[in-house]
Amino acid sequence: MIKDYFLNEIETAIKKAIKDNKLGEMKEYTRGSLSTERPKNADFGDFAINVSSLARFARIAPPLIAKNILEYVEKDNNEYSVVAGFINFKAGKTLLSNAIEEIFKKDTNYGKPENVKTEKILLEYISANPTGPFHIGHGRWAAMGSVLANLLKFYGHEVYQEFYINDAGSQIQKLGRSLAIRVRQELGEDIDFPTDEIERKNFYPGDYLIPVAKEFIKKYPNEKTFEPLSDTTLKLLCDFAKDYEEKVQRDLLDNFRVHFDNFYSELSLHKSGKVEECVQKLRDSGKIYEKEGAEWFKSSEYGDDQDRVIKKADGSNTYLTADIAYHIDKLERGFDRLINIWGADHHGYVARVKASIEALGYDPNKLEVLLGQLVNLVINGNEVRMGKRKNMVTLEDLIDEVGVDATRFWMSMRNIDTTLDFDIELAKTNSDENPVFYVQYAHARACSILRNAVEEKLNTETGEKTPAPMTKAELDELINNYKAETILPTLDTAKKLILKLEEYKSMIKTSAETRQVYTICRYVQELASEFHSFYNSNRVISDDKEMMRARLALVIGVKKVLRNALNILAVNAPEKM
RNA sequence: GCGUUUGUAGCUCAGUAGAAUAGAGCGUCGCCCUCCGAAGGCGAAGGUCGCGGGUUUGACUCCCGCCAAACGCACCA
Repeated sequence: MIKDYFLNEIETAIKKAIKDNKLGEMKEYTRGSLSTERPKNADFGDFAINVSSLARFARIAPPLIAKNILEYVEKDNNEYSVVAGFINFKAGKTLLSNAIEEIFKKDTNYGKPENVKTEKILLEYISANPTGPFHIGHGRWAAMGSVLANLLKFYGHEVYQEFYINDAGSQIQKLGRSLAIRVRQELGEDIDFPTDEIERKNFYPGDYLIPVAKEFIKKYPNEKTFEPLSDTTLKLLCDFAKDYEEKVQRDLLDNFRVHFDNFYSELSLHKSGKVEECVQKLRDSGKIYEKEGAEWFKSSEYGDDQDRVIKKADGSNTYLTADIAYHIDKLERGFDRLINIWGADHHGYVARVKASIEALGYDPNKLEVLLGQLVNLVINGNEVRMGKRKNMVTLEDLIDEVGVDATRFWMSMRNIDTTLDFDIELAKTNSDENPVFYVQYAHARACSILRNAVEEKLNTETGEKTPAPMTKAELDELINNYKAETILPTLDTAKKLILKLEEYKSMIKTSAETRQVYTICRYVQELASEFHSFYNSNRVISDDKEMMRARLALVIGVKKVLRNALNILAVNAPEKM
């Protein structure tokens, strides 16, 4: 990376300067103490290093420090300058042309970091109840989770994506009883869900169970014992509804380009005895006590703000109990790191799950929980609160409305810490107001230029054909045997674009290391913007063959980098729009 | 009351690790197609970085207090 090259040159020069006693009282320098930054004003340079922080060791003024360091720098064809305590740097033709060459050489692997520590990661996200369709909030975790998985894999990690199915709790009972009512309605009974608000909470009154009821009747035409509801019938209803909803969820995920390696059933965790095993281990190690008929886990000994019930007075488990077992199971499967994406409404759970991991002898730092703020829908400029019952817009509705590409992009484009305003109208527009189209348009435009480069042109008035600016073979030669010096003719007018293409590498690295996928969305918009700007001020196809080849190389570079980035986002990079 | 997160231009958001004039997009206003996709570009206006202290040579950034918003604070999942 250019900024690392620059930093390395300066650090090497500092060591040499110290040896010659040119940095006052400074006797040693440890690498990494300084860092590069982007000058606010581009006139200063492409990158800058502020050496003021060395002043207290050297005991001489920052400008003099900078000046003295500069005397030891191998400048090659790069430009260095000193302003106050800053050493400014402008990349020369070698670095810039090599940067473009690297895109051609590495192609789909361009930007993959080298010499980084990689891990075996289990990434858990969405993990919804199989009790109904996904809502918009799930869409954010789905998009961000799958993008993060793609990103971490590209970085070099081994990533295993898992969806935890909450198929064991009372929610499933609620689902089964709700289906019973829908079935009875379908069979002609005059019956409805309770109108009393509190009683109604024991049901899922949404319309989505109506088609499920119809299917149920087809499969079990002789099933009539709904009143009173027998245990066997209830189980039949529960299983049927659960399987049905799971299938609906999985089909939608598939369509949304979200692909899990495993769906982990909470029920299987209970059946395997792993839940009881964990509870017993906690009892054995004295981390459990009885109070008011329930068993409590001393999570407060491990940083939680209070102890938590792990066995209810009626002997059943809490949700936490299973979750503890689940996380222990993940660790026992040998993962170096567990990353969970949870809604911010679950933040209270982080401390207790970490506490349980520690109490059971594992390293709680292996668990990294990314808490995501929720999603607001904006329709015609008005915020629509995602209430649990009213105004419930499903993820499927949203995708039908705005498309997979726009939904994925919008759901990924904001910092996970901020609530996301999803503007449906904006996500649908085909103009620069919509960042997805803006970026896709840049890609399509690049493709279009490449098509024009090898196509003969027909003059509609005269009917004459002008030969293609270059042959297909010449274009292939340009791509397959790319030479670094190809772009030199356009270096001056395209520097910003080249630097932006080069920045892809550091963007990917920090994005993966900070788990912030929105930076990819931002980057892709910035690159598109630089490209549009370049396009407007530089004619690509022209009679000047060398200039044309230079600019075509950049167009190809932009196309490759945009495609790589969009691949990580799993958003289409269209050839035409 | 306690905890987590957020407060930056009219709107939606960036701002890496504390530094040189606070950055984008949208919106508003003005300009640019006989020429590769104008679904684009160029420019202008627009800011007491929620408020008040503190640390520092230097704070949007770190610390403390306050104000506002969202979400939690179950023997629910």
